[in-house]
Amino acid sequence: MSMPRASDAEWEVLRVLWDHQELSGTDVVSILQETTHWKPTTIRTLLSRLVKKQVIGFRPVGSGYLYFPLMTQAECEVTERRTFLHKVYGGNPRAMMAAFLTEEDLTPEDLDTLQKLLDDRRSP
Amino acid sequence: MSMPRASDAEWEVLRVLWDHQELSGTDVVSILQETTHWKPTTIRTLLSRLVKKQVIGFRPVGSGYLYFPLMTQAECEVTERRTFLHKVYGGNPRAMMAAFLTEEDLTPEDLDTLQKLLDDRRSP
DNA sequence: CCTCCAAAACTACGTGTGTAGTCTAAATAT
DNA sequence: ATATTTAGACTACACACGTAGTTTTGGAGG
Repeated sequence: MSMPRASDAEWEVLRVLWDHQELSGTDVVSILQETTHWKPTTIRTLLSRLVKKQVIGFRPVGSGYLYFPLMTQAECEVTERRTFLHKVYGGNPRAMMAAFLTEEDLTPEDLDTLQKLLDDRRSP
Repeated sequence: MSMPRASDAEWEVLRVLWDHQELSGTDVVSILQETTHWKPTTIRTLLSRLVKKQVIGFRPVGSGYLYFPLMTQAECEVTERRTFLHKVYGGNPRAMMAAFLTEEDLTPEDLDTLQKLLDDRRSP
C-alpha cells in the first residue's frame, strides 16, 4: 500500500548501498564505521529493519549475503519530500520553496543553479 | 540546548494555536474535531506533550487554562527544514531545491512566484 | 574431528509517538 | 445539598527507533 519510510539512521545505511549498488553486511559495516560511531550490531540491526521494510533486499553469495537497494534514492526522496511537505507546509510546495528561498543560506551559485532550473522548467 | 521537535500529530495541534494565538483546551479540542477523528483525550495528550517540550505554554484563566505557542511557526519550520535537509539531502539545500523544482508538481503560478522570489534574492 | 572466531540471528531496553481509557475534581443542574 | 456531567490529570499500550549485548552457527585452522 503505502511507501515504506526509512528512519534517519536507516537513511545513512541506505546511502551507502545506493553508492555501491551491492555490498556484503561486513562491507556495509566497515564503510559506516568510517563515518559513524555505530557498533557493528547496530548497523546490522538497521540492515535487518530495512530488509523487513522491503527497502533493501539481499541474496546469498557463498557464505553470507549481499545487500542491495530495492528502492532507488529518488523514490525514497519522493516519500520524504511528501511527508515533510505535508507535515510542515500543509502540502503546499510553493510555501515551502518560498521559505527555503528566503530563509535558508544559499550561495550565489545556488541561486544561479536555481535560476537555470527554473528557466528549463518555464521554457520547455 | 537543541530545539525541540514536534511530531506530525503535534504539528496539527500547533497549527491551530498559531492560527488563534490563544485557546482553551476545550476550544482546541472542538477545532481539531472538525478536521480529525481524534478523541478529546488524544488531543489533550498532544497538548501536554507540547507543554512538556516547551513548544507551547499555558496560563490559568478562571477555571481551566489557555494555551498559547511559545515558539513561532517560523521557528518550528526552521527546525523541520534543517532536519529534513540533513536527513535526505545531506544538508545540501541546492540538491533539495533542484529536486523540488524538477520533480514536484508546480503550477505556472508557483513558478512565477519563485521567479519573483529569486529575483528579489539576486538583485538586492 | 574438535576448537575457536567471526558473521548472522536473536534479544533487549529506554524513549518517542499515535491513540486512547480511567480517575478525580470542579461546575452544573435539580 | 446532592446527583450528574465534564475538563483535566494520570495511566496505558503497541509499535518505531537509536543503540547495542548475547547467542548461535558455519567455516578456518590445527
